[in-house]
Amino acid sequence: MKAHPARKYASSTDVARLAGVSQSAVSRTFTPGASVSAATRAKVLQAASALEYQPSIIPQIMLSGKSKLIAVVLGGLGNPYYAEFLQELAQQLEPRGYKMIVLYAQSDYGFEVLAAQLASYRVDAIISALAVLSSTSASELTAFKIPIITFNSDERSPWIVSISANNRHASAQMAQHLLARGAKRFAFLCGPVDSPASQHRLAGFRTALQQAGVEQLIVLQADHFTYESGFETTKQCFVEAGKPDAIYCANDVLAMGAMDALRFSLGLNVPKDVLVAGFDDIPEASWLSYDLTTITQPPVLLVKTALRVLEKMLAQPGQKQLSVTLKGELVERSSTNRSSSRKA
Amino acid sequence: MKAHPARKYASSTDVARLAGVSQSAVSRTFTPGASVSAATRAKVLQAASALEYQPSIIPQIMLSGKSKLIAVVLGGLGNPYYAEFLQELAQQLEPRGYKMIVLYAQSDYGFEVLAAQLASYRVDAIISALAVLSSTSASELTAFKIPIITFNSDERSPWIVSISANNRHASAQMAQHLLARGAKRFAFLCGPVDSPASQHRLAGFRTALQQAGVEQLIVLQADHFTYESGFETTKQCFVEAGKPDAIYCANDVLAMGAMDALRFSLGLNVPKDVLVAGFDDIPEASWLSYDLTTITQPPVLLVKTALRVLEKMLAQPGQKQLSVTLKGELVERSSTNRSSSRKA
DNA sequence: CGCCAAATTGCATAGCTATGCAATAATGAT
DNA sequence: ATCATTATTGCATAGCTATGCAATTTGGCG
Repeated sequence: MKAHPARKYASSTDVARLAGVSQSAVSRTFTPGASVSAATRAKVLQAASALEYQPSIIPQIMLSGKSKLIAVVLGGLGNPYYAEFLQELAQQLEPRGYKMIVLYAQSDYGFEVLAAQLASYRVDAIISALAVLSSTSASELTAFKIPIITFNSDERSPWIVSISANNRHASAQMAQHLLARGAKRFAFLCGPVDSPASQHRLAGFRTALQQAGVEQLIVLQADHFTYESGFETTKQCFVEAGKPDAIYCANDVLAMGAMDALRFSLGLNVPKDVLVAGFDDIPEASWLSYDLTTITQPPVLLVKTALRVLEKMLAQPGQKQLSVTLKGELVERSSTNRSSSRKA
Repeated sequence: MKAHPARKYASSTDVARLAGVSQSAVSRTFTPGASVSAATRAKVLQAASALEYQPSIIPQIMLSGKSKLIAVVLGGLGNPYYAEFLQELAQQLEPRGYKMIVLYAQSDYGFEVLAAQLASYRVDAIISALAVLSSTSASELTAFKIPIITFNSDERSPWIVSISANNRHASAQMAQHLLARGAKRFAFLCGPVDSPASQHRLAGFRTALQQAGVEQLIVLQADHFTYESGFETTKQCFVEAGKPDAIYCANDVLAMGAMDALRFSLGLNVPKDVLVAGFDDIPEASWLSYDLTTITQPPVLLVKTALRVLEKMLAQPGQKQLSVTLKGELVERSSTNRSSSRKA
């Protein structure tokens, strides 16, 4: 018993031979707008169909230097927001003829080799959704002069553009919201220390509280942006933190961990005993068992903005682009509303 | 003000010129195991570094026919299991030197053009995580003779291998578990009609119930594998379905929707009034507000199996491979345990 | 039928790397 | 010092498509 021979794609020359025309004719048949007579076109199409010919994009990449590939680097720390983002990105990239190469980077260890690999595929751009992108990593990525788009990062260069949520302003809004809901003792549940997003959210929250005359703010420190980390941190630190009556969390997954720690480990009621809020508005935030007040950052808008910037960068390589700040909006749900009874 | 010139990668010839050696020498320096003297190597590396040379993989693809690219097709219906799966896939593919091209397919509309695009990038294989893959789509994909791996699909051909959970057996176990927990009136919350996974789970569940002497099984029909669909279906059909006291759902997201409908719309208690179970064991299933009994299907194992099969397919193209069934295990949590008090 | 413009077709080439083969250099043995 | 052996190097080429340019055909029209 013999295995089939390895798959061998038919080339345009093969098709040309079968159709009795030149290779150019084949190429033109598959190039929109090129000059081919109807008769030739028909012969070519028939031969192509018989050989199951599919033009390769590879030689084009070699000639043009454009691969139509975008690398997407994810952190994969289990934040569902990434999944939404990725899907939206795919949908908006598709009509523009781009394909995504998706990579996961644990931390930013090994970025040098990562950048090299991406360069070897000649990707047209890199979109990084990492929560943390160190300066050294950024400079490694920038060495090949590939346009890079990051989120909530502080890095800037002609090759790196950052798109950020309006973390400070939205967090200030959240402070006011919690104050209006009668909170007195505030806590902020922070993500990893080196996450700029987390820092900015804390800063905005703290400043707004101070302006309202609240000096005391307890900062809890979670190690990762995960449910488990939110749960454990809250469970272990809530009491010694002085039992705050409102916890604002650096993102939604943390908030959900915090909520469950309050409910099932500390025996408290949300929102009756403690108000809880998050950031991101992941789908799970609207699940009724959590029904979490949070800051929404629509992936559609985020991706649309990212691609607008990206197109500029591709059109004018090396030209310095302005960083962009998106407006986030507060979504009020029952996790911060003592009087509301849940309805459906 | 002038924009920088468009990025132009240095070629091996450029490096060779600068280093005063032949292009071959450059290539050999970057080819492990090739014959280069230490002196030449040093000169090349220095020149390469000066020019920021990174060998392109594109000409290799052209010569070898292998792109080291794997296409991953996702359904993107908001099932968090996909995210886990994708991440695990990335991690196991990385050390083997493969990169992933990720695509989302809404339904299986437009598969023909999708297959063509993937073929034009000369992807080495396609991994489809679509819940639904129609026969026509499959045959379109198979036209280019690219190895395809699907999950929970009934399609078979030398180019398509399916990896399935042991849906029937696991569902039978679930039936026994629910019986043991004292359930009397059973319901199954079905996913989209054309999903084989959903059908098999229903079949296994029903058969096991019948063998235990339970003839009555209410089947609820959700339109999509989503929280919202699970919620709405349960809300609208629970009463007229005769108020079952146990609902087994085709997957976890459906189950969570069902739970919240029972709790917040119908005012019932889970597990006191109704037992609820799901399938997949997504991370959210262990979040304490749900704490859902389910069938686990570790992504690590799933991906490991998929890649083992894939390697065989790549080694022996066109050789018929056996489909694989994985064992799923029941994870018991409090959503089916009336007596347990939640602890943390 | 003849001529000009327009459409179509074919030829030749660029783009970049890995590798077989032949040529050259280095090494080691005697 | 001479020769045999091994290591290194360079040359030339395959792999496939899009496209500028020149050559050819077609079509229109007087």
